[in-house]
Amino acid sequence: MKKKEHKECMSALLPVRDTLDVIGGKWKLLILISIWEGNKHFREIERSIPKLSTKVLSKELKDMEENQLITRTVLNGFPVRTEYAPTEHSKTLKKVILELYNWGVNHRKKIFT
Amino acid sequence: MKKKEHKECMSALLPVRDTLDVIGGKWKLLILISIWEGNKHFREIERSIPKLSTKVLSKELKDMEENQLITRTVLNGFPVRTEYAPTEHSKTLKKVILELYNWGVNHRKKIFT
DNA sequence: GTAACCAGTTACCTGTAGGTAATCAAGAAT
DNA sequence: ATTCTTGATTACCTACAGGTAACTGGTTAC
Repeated sequence: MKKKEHKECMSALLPVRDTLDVIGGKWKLLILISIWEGNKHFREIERSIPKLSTKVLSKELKDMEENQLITRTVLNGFPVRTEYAPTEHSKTLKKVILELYNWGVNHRKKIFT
Repeated sequence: MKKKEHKECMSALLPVRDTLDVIGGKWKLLILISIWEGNKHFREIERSIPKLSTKVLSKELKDMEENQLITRTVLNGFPVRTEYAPTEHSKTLKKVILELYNWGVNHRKKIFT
């Protein structure tokens, strides 16, 4: 798990921040969804998300592997292929994302009275 | 509502991003909780959150007012006092935050096997 | 009169997420 | 042979969130 200087008081917020770290950022959700949708290979994922660069994808995939949202398997064969697959743990995020979605939809209604 | 260049495909994620914008960032949740706990005045909120600067607090309060999470009332009297109060809308966030918390707690269990 | 309180604003600086582009190795295709 | 693919890594750069600190303007207390 990434250490992000969580030294504040309000330690009850630490798990909230952890979750926000896992799904926050510009690309993490897009990448996760791409993999959920069945994209398995590096270039495949990259191509499925316009404007995503290899550098960022590479970094995010490492993060997501550390966070046990995906598994990375190098297939011994030529050409070397790497397979990314979503974990069961990652799927528990769907409920959270749905909550965020529902609140967002309702929020838009509020804001644009 | 803040426009943050949400030009991507995957428009179903837009409401999710909206929500993340509203509760993301280093201070937003802390400030919201402080106000939920009953802190009403600028300096009161500022003092309740160590290391929070007036500049950042000022900016975040404006954001939160725009997002209808709080109301700002200037009391006509001397010294001028400003009162910040949480809206009902803000309270609908509690469920979302609870989901984030629960997932975060479970995530920690997973990661520190 | 000066020190401290309120509610901020302004100018300047820093750290980091993310963007751009080149490069690597190794095999396949033309 | 030289270009294309796959899966990345590296160096460099930029934009913006957030940090630091000084300052404003009005009020009250010592």
